[in-house]
Amino acid sequence: MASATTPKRAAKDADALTINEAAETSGWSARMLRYIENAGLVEPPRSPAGYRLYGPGELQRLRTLRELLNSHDLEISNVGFARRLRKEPQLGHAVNLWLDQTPERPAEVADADWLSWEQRKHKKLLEAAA
Amino acid sequence: MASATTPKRAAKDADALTINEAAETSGWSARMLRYIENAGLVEPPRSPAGYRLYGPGELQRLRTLRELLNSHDLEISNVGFARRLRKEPQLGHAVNLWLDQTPERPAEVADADWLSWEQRKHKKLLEAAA
DNA sequence: CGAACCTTACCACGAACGTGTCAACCCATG
DNA sequence: CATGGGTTGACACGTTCGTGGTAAGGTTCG
Repeated sequence: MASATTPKRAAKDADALTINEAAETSGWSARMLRYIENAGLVEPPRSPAGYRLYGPGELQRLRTLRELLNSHDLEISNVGFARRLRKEPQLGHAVNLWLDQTPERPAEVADADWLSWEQRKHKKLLEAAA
Repeated sequence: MASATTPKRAAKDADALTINEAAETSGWSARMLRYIENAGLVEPPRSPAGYRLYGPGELQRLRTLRELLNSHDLEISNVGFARRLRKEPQLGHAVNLWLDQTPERPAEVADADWLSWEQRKHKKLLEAAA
């Protein structure tokens, strides 16, 4: 009763697609899926033989990634960098400090207390580190 | 008693250097200073004739920018992007949401409570926006 | 006025990014 | 075991980034 309807790849991981299937349903090319993977953005688990297994979570992230990129004007490497900023707190911290040092050109300050918030973060961090 | 010791550019803005002078004292080439400017990282005011005027503040930021870049492994465009993340809260927010959606690979979680902190930020933001 | 310096606008050029494609080799399954 | 698909690695190609250079034209000032 194990092998029946599904021709390829029987009930192995239930809803896990291989790279080409994931490519079709996500809109990215297989090539891009591999590229996105080594950019660290979507890293699917592997089957024992080394096949990439895209589950619902991965597929979701692939779709939202696409939206994210073309709704704002981003590139994959940008998201990769944003990720790096989060994984390396010291980096994010250093960058934010430098940016704080730059007098904001009196443009339209949208969300008033955002900046001051970010800045308080540094103070806290410094005190904690000292 | 106005014109005396200083040969070029008399006591105009006191301590404001022209681009080549700034280049020498900052270590960047004049070309790069222009590049950095239209990357939005250091934008010196202009004389009425359109000459860039680098004051102590700009010079400081140019030096620290250099340190920032080669201490961590950054490029100018990266800092430019970080800047964009701050100036466009909606963008920064969208990116952070997407990253939150990515299950952090159980690597070495350095500063334990950093991530959770960043995530609380979103919650607060969402609640505030709702 | 003329020399020295600034400005913008290009051309160049190697490195990296975003993609495609092809080769060589491993897996799964009828 | 043969065929279809997966895997990595490499070549290719158009773009953008980081730099340098050079040309054409304003400024400053001796």
